[in-house]
Amino acid sequence: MPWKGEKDPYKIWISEIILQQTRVTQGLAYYNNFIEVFPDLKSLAEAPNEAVFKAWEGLGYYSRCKHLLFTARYILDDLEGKFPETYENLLKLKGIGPYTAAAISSFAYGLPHAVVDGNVFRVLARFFGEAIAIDSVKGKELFTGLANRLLFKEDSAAYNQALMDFGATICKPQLPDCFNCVLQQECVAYNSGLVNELPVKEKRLIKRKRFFTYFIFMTDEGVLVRKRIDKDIWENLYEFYLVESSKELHWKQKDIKQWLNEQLGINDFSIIKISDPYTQHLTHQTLLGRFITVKLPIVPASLKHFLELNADELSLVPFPKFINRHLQDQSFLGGTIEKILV
DNA sequence: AATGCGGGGTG
DNA sequence: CACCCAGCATT
Repeated sequence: MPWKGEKDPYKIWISEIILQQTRVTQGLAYYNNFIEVFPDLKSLAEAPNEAVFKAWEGLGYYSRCKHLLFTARYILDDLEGKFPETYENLLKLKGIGPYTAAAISSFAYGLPHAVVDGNVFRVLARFFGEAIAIDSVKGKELFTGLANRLLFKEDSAAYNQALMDFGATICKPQLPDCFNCVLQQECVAYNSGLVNELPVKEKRLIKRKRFFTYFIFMTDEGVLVRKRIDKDIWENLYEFYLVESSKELHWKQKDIKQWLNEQLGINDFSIIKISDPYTQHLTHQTLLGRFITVKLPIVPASLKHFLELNADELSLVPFPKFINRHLQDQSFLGGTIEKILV
């Protein structure tokens, strides 16, 4: 991996933010592209918001990107472009918590701070047969203390890297490779048959369903979009005109006509297409929705606050996967939008 | 302490 | 389908 052995705190930082709750295999391509487009702190800090979010598009957890950009500008403007060099000062930065502060501390500066990520929780919980919940305050304290006592301080970078690699390749969440594990003899979980019971989590995930109908309003000039700014999923990403409902809606021609008339004052339109349903699973929600493409002769007053983007401009703004999947299906991107518009 | 934030891989 | 991933901010 390109970040292994890396000493540049900027690059370490980028890699660690990308890898938060994200598999190495998923984050790798984003990291390489990100470093190519924004090779140093200054280039990131001075980049336009949309360019940075575009580089993050599809990766998820977009607040990471927001905080990354905020922190880049903060370091450049208020810290004279100098990256903090202690755990405590790193921890003060937006988007950097205990894990990332420890990671940058050890990888970039060789400081004696143990990383405690999902891998470390799992390895320690199994090896010591510790059943305290890893998502409780007590559990986090216990494992963080344990990890720091175990830390090989003479080379914290190698130790931290090794423990995470071990968790990712041998002591995996499912089907761990205990047969080939060098710690098998001393592993409490293995010797008591509790490998599959550890680590313990106490919180259960509750998923709610949301129903989206997107109206893709097209004019001769382009497509109407807006930026999502609410404290909700996909903050800072773009979308079309959205109708959200508490249950699935089965739009008929009549319903569409009525909605456009009553809600938006639109009477002159033509319905191009009603898509098949799309679903997407997020951490706490399941999304179900359709896209209704509508051609308008003019932009109505009720939609004046939307941006009217042509195909080129459309490719520059970040969309959630849910929308991009449909755009791909429709070949909106890549120049064919003109055909649809004609 | 509890909640919510994406998207993808795995079994 | 359930679970998890080089976590964190917000309330």
